[in-house]
Amino acid sequence: MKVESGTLPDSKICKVLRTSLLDWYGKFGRTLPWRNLRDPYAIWISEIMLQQTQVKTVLGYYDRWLQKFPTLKSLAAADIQQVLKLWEGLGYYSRARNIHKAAGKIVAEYNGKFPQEFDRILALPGIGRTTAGGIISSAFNQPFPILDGNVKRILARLVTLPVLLPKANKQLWQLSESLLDRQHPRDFNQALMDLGATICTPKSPKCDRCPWMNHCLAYQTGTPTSWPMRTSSPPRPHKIIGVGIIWSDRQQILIDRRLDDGLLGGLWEFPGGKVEEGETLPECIHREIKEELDIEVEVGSHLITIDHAYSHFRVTLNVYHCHYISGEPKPLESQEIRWVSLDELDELPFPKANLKIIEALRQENS
DNA sequence: AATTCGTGGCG
DNA sequence: TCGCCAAGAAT
Repeated sequence: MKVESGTLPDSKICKVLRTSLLDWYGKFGRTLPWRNLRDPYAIWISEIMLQQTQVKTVLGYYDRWLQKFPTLKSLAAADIQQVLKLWEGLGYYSRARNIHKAAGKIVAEYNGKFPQEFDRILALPGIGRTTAGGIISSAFNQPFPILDGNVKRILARLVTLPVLLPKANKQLWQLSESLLDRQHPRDFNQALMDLGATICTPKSPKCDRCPWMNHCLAYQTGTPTSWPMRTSSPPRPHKIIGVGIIWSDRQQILIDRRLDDGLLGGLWEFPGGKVEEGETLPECIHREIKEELDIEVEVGSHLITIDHAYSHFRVTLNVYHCHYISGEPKPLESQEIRWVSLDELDELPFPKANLKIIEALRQENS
């Protein structure tokens, strides 16, 4: 039989694929904390944490979250700072802000009961088509497809999809939907993701253990990792940043809370900014602190230098101690400022790179 | 439609 | 050391 690249096998083969995948899942599927749950709230939290984040990373956060916020109402009643503290280090902090917003919406509009209709789930902040499909199939066993990174890779390989990834989404959704086992949507979707995470991996797929080996066109080419087809990403710019630890006479430190929108939104940080052309680091820090807080400081000794990579740029943080001189500090470019002791830093959410600064402060202080 | 959003692990 | 990429969504 001749098989065309980019198209699904006939319905008979599709049935074989469903059966073999579900059979494989029964034997080799992963045991995960959220897998046997049916509480849509708990499943929702897992789906959001797992966006662009590996299972291994999520495991450390998930149980802690459910312990702190066991119910949707407890979450809705919580302070956003408390929520962000629990999310600290997990990244993509808009996820945490959206979870909190969505919880408030569910309480206000649905009396605290998580909605069971696809369109209502999709309308919640932070939930797109894939997450909505994951929640509704997992919690309610309703037949909606998913299309995460795993499924894109599996399906693109299965049919050797001859389209670059950003443009292939429409076809991939169609493939995921037509392949879905409508009698077992929950297990089928979970099985797809397990297959992608453990067998059909990005770099060295274990094709000899794949239930779909005999039907996979990419396997037959001998170079399955050629799919999905991607465009190379542009190089990430590197920014040099000056950061000030502003000490008061009472051994307190001045910190600011970032605006809710944008990078690291809502988190606390030590003030600072980008070094300009022909400027020394102390000059940069002095200028940035004047611009951001409208105060005068004296820049002192170097504390630590930290290299950190974000998703689309890299930074080097050059951190210096500073001594507060004069002026009433104002949150000119942040939403809040606060003088805190070293111990009080632990109660507030900081970005990962700033946690390294705090660690250095502790070592120097002890 | 193309960007912007964190962090960790891996080859 | 560096680029890739992970249970994507919002704008």
